Amino acid sequence: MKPDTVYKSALNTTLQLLGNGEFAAGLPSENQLRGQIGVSRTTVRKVLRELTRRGIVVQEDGTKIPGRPVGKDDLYSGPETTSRNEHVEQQFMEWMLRGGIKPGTLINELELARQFGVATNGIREFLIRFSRFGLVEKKRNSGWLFEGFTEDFALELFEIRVMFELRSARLFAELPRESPLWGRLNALKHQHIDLLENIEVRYHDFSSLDNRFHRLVNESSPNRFIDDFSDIITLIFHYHYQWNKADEKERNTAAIMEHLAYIEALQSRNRRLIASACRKHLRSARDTLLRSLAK
Amino acid sequence: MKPDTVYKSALNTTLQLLGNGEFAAGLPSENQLRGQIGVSRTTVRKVLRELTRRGIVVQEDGTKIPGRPVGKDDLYSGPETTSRNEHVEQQFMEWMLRGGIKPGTLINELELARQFGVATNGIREFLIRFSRFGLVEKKRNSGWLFEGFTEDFALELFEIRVMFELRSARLFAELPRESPLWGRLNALKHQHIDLLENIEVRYHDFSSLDNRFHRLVNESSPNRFIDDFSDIITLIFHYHYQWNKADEKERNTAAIMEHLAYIEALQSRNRRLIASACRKHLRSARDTLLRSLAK
DNA sequence: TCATTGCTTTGTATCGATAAAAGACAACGT
DNA sequence: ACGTTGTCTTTTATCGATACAAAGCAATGA
Repeated sequence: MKPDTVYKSALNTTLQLLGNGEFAAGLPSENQLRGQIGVSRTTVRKVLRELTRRGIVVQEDGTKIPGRPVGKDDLYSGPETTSRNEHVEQQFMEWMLRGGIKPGTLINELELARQFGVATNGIREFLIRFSRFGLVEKKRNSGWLFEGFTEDFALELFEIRVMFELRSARLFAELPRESPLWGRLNALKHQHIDLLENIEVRYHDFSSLDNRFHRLVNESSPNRFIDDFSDIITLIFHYHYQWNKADEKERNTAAIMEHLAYIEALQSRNRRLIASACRKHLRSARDTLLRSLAK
Repeated sequence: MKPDTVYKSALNTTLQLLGNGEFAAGLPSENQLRGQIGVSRTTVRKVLRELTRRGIVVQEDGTKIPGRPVGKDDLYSGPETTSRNEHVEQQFMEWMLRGGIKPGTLINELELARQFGVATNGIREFLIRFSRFGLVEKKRNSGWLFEGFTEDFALELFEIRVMFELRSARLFAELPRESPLWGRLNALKHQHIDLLENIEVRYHDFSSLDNRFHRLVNESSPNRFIDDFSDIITLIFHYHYQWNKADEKERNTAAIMEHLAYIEALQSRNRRLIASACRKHLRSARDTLLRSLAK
């Protein structure tokens, strides 16, 4: 009843390590391998048994060494290695964003369960988890309401985002000179500059850089509630970037410039400058999002 | 498999309405009753069938009228009328607060399921829902970690609370004179004064007043993320009040005075005064909470 | 025509079972 | 003594089944 996705992805990981030639001199002990791939020894043993059966690993007087080379066919495919939860999340986001679901729609657990090929339980657990993003809401003694990704949602989201970011930016500027975060900020600055130089081909790398930058600012003074909120931002932007490709290069170029101004403001440690650069960037991020919703 | 708690609590509600003499002239239609008690007609019919069987309602040429008087024994008991979810929540809070569970403890779904008399599924769903409060966290491919109600938790909570409350208070002061919220604020002010006069006997009514006051301030300009956060505050204070009874009267008296100062500041519409009264009140609320944690 | 009640279909809340994975214990060799 | 592997026990992830409740449809009567 429980799928063996953990085992399958562990096997894939092991094959990759073998392919990299890491174990040419012989395989490590079960426990060491366990640590490397982050699963239990039970699973490691299962993987090793299977690899031995396939001849990819062979036993030679007491120790295990690599056997025949690894082929493409030895790997398990994507869907086989993702758990039900991840599966449901992807399918749900797809359903929500591409399905043109209108705000106010009632969500039917049974229907989604059939559509996604899981038990209703799985849908329910996902929705409970997902409800913290504020896009769906449980109706008492009844189903779920899809509240939708509306303009109001975006405005409320950004109101909070501005508050949190201004707070973190202010605290960042107060960090002592010797804080390692300054070094990391500078490294990020150079990554921005590099990206800007190759913007023609690498413009979609911005998404990840954006995420790392804003999380770094928050690290100045961690707060679990702000971190939780950042997860919402990350989710929204992750799927929004996939969905809205119009003018991506131009938008990202502008955003990089804003980030650079913001970074320099942080480095100046001038509160006024920081607040203004931060506000300016967030305002244009908000407007971009709103514009893509209006369509 | 699904318990009939909805039916049982609907039956209790109907008995209460009957007891109040509301239906002395004859019962309303199924649909009207449905609206009054907030369940489906299916459930209403089930209730009526049972009440008729017991002779509490009798059929008289076409219409239904009250029959024999309602006795104590006709009511279903508390546990029979609460859903699994509510049950689990109460038991979990009890387990957490009175059980002296240390931060860092691993939570065992199976054990809790046995202890609370539900299927593991129920525990899991509860924990997923509860995790948004930041007190428990899921470990990948393994159990749940109880993070605990620590000093850090309280400090981080209050940092956000201050930000949100200052924002809402500022917006409250900007409401137009004719906003109905001013009237409601004034009504709450008088409730505070009344409570203060009878503080000796009614001091534990403050908890609910406190909650209503802070929610009113937030209503000045609703934001779903702030509302979500308020749920955390409510939960924490709800259980904290039950748990820490020391000096309750004194603490509440002081808090009422602070509220009154805060309300008057709002009514003055003076930003400085508002910010200072708000800060002062939240600082003492935070200190009270911290002091009770230290013990 | 529309509210009322009777009946049917659909959907939700909950349980129990089971395979997979994690974790604990035992035995062994060095 | 301790790291290694072999074996057993506990816990988690997931499914399917089922009683209860909601929602839809039909018939009836004022």
